[in-house]
Amino acid sequence: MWCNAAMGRARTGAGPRSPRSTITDVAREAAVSPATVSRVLSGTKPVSADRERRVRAAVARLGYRPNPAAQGLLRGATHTIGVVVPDLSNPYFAEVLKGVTNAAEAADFRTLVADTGEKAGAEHDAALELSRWADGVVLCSPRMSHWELTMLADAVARLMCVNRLGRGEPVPAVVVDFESGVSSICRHLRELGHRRVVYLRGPNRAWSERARQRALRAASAPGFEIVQVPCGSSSVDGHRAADAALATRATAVMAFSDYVALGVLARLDELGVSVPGDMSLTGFDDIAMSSLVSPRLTTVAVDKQRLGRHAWQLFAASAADGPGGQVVTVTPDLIIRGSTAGPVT
Amino acid sequence: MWCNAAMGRARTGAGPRSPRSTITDVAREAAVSPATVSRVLSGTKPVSADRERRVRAAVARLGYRPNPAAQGLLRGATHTIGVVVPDLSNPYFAEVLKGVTNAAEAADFRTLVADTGEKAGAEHDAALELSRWADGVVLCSPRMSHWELTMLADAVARLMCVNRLGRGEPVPAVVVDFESGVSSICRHLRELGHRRVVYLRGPNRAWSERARQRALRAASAPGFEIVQVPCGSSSVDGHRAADAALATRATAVMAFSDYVALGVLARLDELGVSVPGDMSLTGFDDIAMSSLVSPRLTTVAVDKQRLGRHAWQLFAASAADGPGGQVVTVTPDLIIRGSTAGPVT
DNA sequence: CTGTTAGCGCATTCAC
DNA sequence: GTGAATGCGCTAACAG
Repeated sequence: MWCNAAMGRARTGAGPRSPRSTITDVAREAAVSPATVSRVLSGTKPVSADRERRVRAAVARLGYRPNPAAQGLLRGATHTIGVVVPDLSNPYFAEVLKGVTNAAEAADFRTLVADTGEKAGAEHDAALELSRWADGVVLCSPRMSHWELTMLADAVARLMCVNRLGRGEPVPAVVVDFESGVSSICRHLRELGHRRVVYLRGPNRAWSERARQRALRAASAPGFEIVQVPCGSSSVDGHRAADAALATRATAVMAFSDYVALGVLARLDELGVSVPGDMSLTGFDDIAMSSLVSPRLTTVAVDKQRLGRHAWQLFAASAADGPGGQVVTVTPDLIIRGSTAGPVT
Repeated sequence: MWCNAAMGRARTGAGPRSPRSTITDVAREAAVSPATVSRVLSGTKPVSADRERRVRAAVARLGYRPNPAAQGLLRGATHTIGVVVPDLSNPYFAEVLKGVTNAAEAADFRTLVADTGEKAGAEHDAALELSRWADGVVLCSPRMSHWELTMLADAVARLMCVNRLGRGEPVPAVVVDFESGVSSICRHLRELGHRRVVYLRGPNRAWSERARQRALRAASAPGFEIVQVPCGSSSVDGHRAADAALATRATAVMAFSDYVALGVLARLDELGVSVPGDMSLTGFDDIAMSSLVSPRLTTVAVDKQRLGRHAWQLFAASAADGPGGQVVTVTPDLIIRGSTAGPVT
């Protein structure tokens, strides 16, 4: 439905503020040299009060703002950080991105974003592409192979990961302590009396999934059986996998994440399965929605924006070829809410 | 909690792929002139098969990729589009951003994002800042004043709005037909027999809120009373405003958006108010969560990613100082689900 | 303090 | 076809 709002784009206002004025224009306008203009703007070298005033006036009059591409070319840095996420629709990644963006903004950096649509194969190229522009690249929960990550670390100077640890490659990373989180959930469920629970698996290629597996293996015991069902990372996946979970005759469902758990909850509701009456349910991450649904979700709280901020700090710390692969571990807290209870016996 | 993953960042792999090679390096390596390298890469002018092979080999060997800042400087365009959103935590904006990003990516454009944290005062500067880098800027639901928008349109060559129409300024925009959507909801509620409903207001400065007000005024009639309560645009706002809504003794709550409605729903649940038994509830936008909660939300479906794609198209169409302020209107569809029913009498 | 010079990496003229 | 020269806008060296 196209309408035309008439009126060709006419400059409305007063200023003959041309599309883009250069430093030379300003210099001419202020009757000084370009270098002086640059000095005034950057404040690096002292300039006489008189000239400074003229320059500032000219800058204001022309609406001049330096061309960052030119500055970047000269400095060899663009003041830009890139972020690669698997899926912006996932509130988890949206929050991490927000964390990076806010931190970057505070440091006068721009944020470039790429959404790979959960396609592991696209991550490597997206990161490489962003790295051309950006001074550094943050990889959020990359699903790429170990080998690809190694290649990438080789090609991208300042690469950071969120929720992904390499094996050998010293890529700075901020990771959630998934093992601790999953252990807490298992302990909670076991203490409630559950003896057989089902775990809905996340993406196989996600490092965080492998970390969860380790915790699951450790928690699994004769009196506490954990069966697994493939699922995915979105609420749609959870919705789909709920039936299979039910079929396992477990008394509790541990979802890969809150986002997944919400899908499960919806499906259980459709099926008339009461939570936590007939079935307990847990998530992971504590996204905003989890405390808005009924029953509120028992989960493990991760400060997602904080992950983004940490990633930024790793970037900042990596300046000047810093100390190399630092790892920040964030320990999440179990939040017991209404979606878990003892099993019916 | 800082650990150190040891091992300084050592180049792992084979390639002596230096941090960054220039076109000159490639030229030297291939024993040709920089111009030839450029021609091979851009494919603009024919090059002898032999030289082409040598150049490609050198490019691969050095892992050369042209510096976009330099290209941008030369071409006067950066192949980058900027997006300003009020809040990335809001699933609505995350989706719009995703729409822009995906469309941009397909056209080999990067996406720069700025989150203004719902601070109307920050929008103007954020957009201006992004415009230095980007070839165009998309403003999502800007809350800025008319005057600021006018200024901005004057300063930013290719400015697009989502969900905001100016008055005079011919800023290309893609907008949801809020009046139609709100009318549908009102009609639905009236047909169910509601005679007194409460509307939870969004941000006063949002254009979409003013559009809703127009529809509300039109729908209001002797037999259909609409009272209003200030609220906001987030689920937290909705949660907070629910009590006031209840106090109006209306039989239905129309929330500004789904995101708000989810907060309301949570609060009503806490209060033991049954939906739709004791109170009907409607949203706007149809975000993913709305069909996952119980009861599923009656709302008006907007294709958010499509808004982003349209914004991209407006950008693409604005090339070469196109036809000026185009307006695309997207008409949303009423989706009747479980959160609405007739009032108890 | 200030102006002039040079060059960041690249694509695009020109000559050959 | 190809290479040498020019300049995008800016700042860091240099002179003065």
